[in-house]
Amino acid sequence: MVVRPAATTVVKASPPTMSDVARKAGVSTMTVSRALRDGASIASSTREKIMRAVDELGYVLDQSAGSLSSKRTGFVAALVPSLNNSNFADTARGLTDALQGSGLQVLLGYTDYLIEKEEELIESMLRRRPEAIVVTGGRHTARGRKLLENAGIPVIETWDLPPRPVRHVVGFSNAEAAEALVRHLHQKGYRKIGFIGGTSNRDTRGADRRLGYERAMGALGLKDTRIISFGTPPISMKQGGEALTRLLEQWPDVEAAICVSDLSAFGALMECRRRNIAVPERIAIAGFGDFEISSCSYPAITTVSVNCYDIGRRTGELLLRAIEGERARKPIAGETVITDYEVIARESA
Amino acid sequence: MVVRPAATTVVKASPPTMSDVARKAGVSTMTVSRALRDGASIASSTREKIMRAVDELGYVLDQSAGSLSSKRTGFVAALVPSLNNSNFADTARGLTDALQGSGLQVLLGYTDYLIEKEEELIESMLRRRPEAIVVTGGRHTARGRKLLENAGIPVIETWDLPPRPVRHVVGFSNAEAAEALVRHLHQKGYRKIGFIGGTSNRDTRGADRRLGYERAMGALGLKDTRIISFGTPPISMKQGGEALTRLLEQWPDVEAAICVSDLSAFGALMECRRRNIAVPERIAIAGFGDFEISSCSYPAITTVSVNCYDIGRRTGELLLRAIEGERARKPIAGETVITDYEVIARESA
DNA sequence: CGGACCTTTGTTATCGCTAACATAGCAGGT
DNA sequence: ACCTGCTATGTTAGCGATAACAAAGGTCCG
Repeated sequence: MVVRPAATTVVKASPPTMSDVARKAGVSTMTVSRALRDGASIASSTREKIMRAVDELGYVLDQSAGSLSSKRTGFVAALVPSLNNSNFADTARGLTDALQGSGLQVLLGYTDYLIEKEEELIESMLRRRPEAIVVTGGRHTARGRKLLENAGIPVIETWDLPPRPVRHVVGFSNAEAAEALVRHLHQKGYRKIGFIGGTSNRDTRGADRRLGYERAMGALGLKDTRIISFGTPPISMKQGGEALTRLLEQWPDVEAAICVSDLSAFGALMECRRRNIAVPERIAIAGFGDFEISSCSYPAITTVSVNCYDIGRRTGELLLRAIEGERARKPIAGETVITDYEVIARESA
Repeated sequence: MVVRPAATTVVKASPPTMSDVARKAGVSTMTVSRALRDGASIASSTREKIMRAVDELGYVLDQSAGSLSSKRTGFVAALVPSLNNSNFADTARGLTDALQGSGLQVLLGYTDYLIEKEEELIESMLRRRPEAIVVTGGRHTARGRKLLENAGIPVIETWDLPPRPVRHVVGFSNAEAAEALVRHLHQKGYRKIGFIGGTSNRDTRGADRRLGYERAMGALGLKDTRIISFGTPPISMKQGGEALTRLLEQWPDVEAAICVSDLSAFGALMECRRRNIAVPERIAIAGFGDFEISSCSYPAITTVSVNCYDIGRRTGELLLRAIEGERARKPIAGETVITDYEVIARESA
């Protein structure tokens, strides 16, 4: 066994801790802790001394230790169906932006449009003790819902207007938005309007849009609905193209197609170009979501803009207030923020 | 002061802890801890008893406390330039998928293509004590690089082949991939080939692709390079369209345009359709990244497929081995995994 | 010049869990 | 009956930070 001289630098395997910094700077750990946060009362000379020690040691604060003690993890959990080619990436971005500078960090999870996977994720997220949790949609498994209700933290459901919200909501009615789109087409003179969407109800928002389509058609006295269900949600561009082919085969008289998303609308549009079907003369095409592709494609695609980024941003703002309320032990009341949507008429319909 | 009867249920403000479960099940906290992990030796009758107590109390394990004690946070930090409309969303997805079932969770951060923001994020991520960190690209600020080097955890740089890697690498040479694309166009008979990209070097991979374009042109004896730099990276569809207009104005004789990404290529293509410029007869267009849009648009866009998802998946696999190595105190040697790319010839070039 | 009051720093006691070791109980071989 | 070796559980001591309180030293005022 080697005898080590007392006050000498010893090789440390593990990264430096706050005590190491404190010893080096000749202060207590509490003073180091204060120096590393702002707002604490500390002499500037002491702070400088500590910062020097921090730099020399390459010390990095260990938040997991800090949050155990302070009971603030600085996490916010957010569950989205997917981030690939989807509106939710914009929402996640808006949420992240809104939380900039608040010291909160977003923990993202993908549910793949499955509420069973959502349930699993809710549980694993709660183990991280987030200070709030954001979910997409208002449909959950029974146990998922219970977990949310008992989590003891603010819960925000987004992208929908659930009939019985867990607590807070930031969203809009997908059904109403689809209705508005149907009315727009009707106003433009289209009567034989079809709908293209995925096969299952896995994508709740897609199902709501189809519902809105059916409702609006009924309200306008157009009782012949023409619905093509094709592909597992989220329905891709390519699937949108195939669905259009089927729509035309099944109802050759169809005058317009509403697609569950802009991506499938784009696929449908390209299929038309490929087959030399004039859009909107022979068939009009409309999408949903106002993806960049819709404004940029030729012809540009008529769609419903839903302010994805804004949903995220406003979720973040609500969440900050809600967390503030929890911290001050004055929980805020459940709020429902309804975001705008807007039919954007372009060349395709 | 109210005297509370001893063994009676008392209203608890804070969520139940492991001790509460232990008391209820009549065991020690250690036994509860073991019951909640798999692989530990525990009698099934005891486990059931504990699980019942867990359910009744609605107990959720507190991982932040656990990781302080076990020194395993179960986090992996991943920094990507952006997730919106980008290849990186696929990479993030591949990474997440590869980590499924390993108990590791991805902590995502957006750098906005800025190495200064990356530096900031590296620091805030390290505070969470991730078990590994994944970054995009090989260019970092001096301090960012130092933080990575001293982090004491596996570091993986992706999407590039840095000349002097920090440790592990999973990527490909963007320059070479662009060269391959130039050669493809050359082989098809195109000689007056232009390049469309963003203005700054902010997007390192974009800059590399331009470099590859220049190198390949030189090697083929085509010394007249035609480069349009327009828009802050990442360059959008719309900007791709505008850039194409400029390209045609500045060099009316241009025969083909290579775009820094498929998104700008698509914008360029749509601009052509809008202006009735035949693609590829009058001008050929090629992109980069093999986004879904390229295979689906009409005409379909010639591009370089770079296996984005695979980069993420293989990063995840390497990372699991690296973390295993750290845990067993046998760090693995630095590895460089070179992923494939492939020129995909379609209709536009 | 003494006390009120502020600023700056230190002390102590957790936070909720798990590693490491200790121990009890039991089976099986001799 | 004794020892070996296993499984199932408990005990003790932290992990690295922060909350809450305590205390030291200075300023200011009547």
